[in-house]
Amino acid sequence: MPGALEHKVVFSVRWENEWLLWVQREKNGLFIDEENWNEFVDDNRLAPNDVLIFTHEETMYFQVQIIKNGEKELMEAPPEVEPETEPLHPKPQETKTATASTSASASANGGMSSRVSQGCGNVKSHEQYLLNPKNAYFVKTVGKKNDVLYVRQPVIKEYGLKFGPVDSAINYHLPNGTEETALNKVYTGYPCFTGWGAICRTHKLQQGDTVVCELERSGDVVTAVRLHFVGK
DNA sequence: AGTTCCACTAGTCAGGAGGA
DNA sequence: TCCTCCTGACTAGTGGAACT
Repeated sequence: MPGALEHKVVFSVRWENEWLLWVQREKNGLFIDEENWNEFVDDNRLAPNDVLIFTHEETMYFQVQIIKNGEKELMEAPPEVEPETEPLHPKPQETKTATASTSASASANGGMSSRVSQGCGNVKSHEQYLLNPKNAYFVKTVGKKNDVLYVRQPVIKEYGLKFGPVDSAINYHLPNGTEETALNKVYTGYPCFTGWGAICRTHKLQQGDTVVCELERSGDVVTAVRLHFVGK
């Protein structure tokens, strides 16, 4: 089914809730990333020995039957967990109780929240810093030595990022409204931006500080990094 | 089927070289 | 002397093979 499952897929269950899950391609096929899939698992209280039947109904749309313990099909939303019971994968409250009309969009946001963080914390909490929530971003924890700002492979794959040629210019947009110009580099095969060390010094960033790096693009090519200093 | 070991990959950091 | 660039070593994580 070439093209039928690219980018995103809607999973619809018997009680008409829907989940929009983002699909990525690799050489062996398509996959849904762990965070997206965990959200679906949590929302439906899936457990070992549950059986799922996926029926492809139309382009990018699956009907999902959930058979608890392989015995009895779930025809309505699973009961909420007891208050003292921790979900397998904690997530924001709003998608748990979303109605059929809102859950797809809520889960779509959940899908977008599958963004990759570099080394810390609550992804949702970092999104609040973004100037444009649709922008690609990653979270950088300031390390011992900060000469260049690396962009990790998962981030690149997640957003399909492209970079300008080596030594082409890139801008840092700083929280105080100023800009710093830097260069695109590739060290040991990994894209990175120079000038990071100077920014860390100028703004007195210390080891362990967190910076949300919002990537601004022209097409898919990263042209600027907007920095949001979060602190520790 | 489960566990352990090993190889490979990706990411971080130390340190040397060179320029201002 | 300080700062930046760049390389290479080290480490952690992951997947597959081998073993029990």
